[in-house]
Amino acid sequence: MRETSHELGADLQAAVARIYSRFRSERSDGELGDAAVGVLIALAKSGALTLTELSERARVTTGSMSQTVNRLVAGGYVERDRDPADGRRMLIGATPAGAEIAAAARAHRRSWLDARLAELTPAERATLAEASALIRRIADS
Amino acid sequence: MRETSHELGADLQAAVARIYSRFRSERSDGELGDAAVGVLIALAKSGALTLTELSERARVTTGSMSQTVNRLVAGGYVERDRDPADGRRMLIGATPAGAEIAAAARAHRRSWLDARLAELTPAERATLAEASALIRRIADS
DNA sequence: TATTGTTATACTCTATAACTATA
DNA sequence: TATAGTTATAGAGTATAACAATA
Repeated sequence: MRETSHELGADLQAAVARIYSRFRSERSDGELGDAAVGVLIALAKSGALTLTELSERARVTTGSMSQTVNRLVAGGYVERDRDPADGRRMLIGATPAGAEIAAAARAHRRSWLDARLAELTPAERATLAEASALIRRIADS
Repeated sequence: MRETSHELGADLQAAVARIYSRFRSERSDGELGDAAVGVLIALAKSGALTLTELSERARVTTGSMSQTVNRLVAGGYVERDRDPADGRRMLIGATPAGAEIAAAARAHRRSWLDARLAELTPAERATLAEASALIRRIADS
């Protein structure tokens, strides 16, 4: 198949939208939503981050992120601390409860997907691994 | 590379989340949101659909879809007509204005992605084409 | 002045539950 | 009774604009 579809953009977008919708419907009905769990996962990976850093990673405005952090603080999942080196900055860090939620959410979110991937052939999994890297590259370009 | 990453599930999910977030930030700020445009695109592909069909395709409840259709009706983008064959069913169809929005939204949503895909090698595009089909299969399984 | 962050307001999207109408 | 759809209510997520504090 040397000739790839001229509809690749449409196909890829449709596939992404479809599986993303599936992720949403498969997710556990915990007390926290997508954006809030995304913050906890970012903090688990990188340690404490400023509000601006969090908003850039999620590609939302600082106003939006500040409100997501408000919800997390209210639930006791993160703490805000003023940066001693720059009084304008707030460092947002996960509490033990928040770190626990992040680990559990990552495991649960992937259980459905991992089961599906196990049904594929090794070659198919290799294709998806290469595609994941390509998609990341495109998304971050 | 016979050994694919044991983190494939995490990698794939992260890649999908990342590009989906990018789609969102690249989308035009039209008057209609994602769900509403999704309905118009479904109607453009399939013609008039019932509320239940629309809600199943979007994987949302009929209550949610009814409200999305309300917004589309208010804007003049779709019409509700009672199914003559079954008085319980409503057939939702796009108006000319709705069909126009669907076509424009599809083209615009893809313009950023198509530009990125054009920068890839043919082999990379082939990988993404195969991966798209695999992702669709997983999402619909 | 520029940067960082917060809040008020408003909108989209979604779910649940109670409801009506038709089969 | 079962199916199809609507509405009321509530909550997450987001954006914009106005604002305060710090650099």
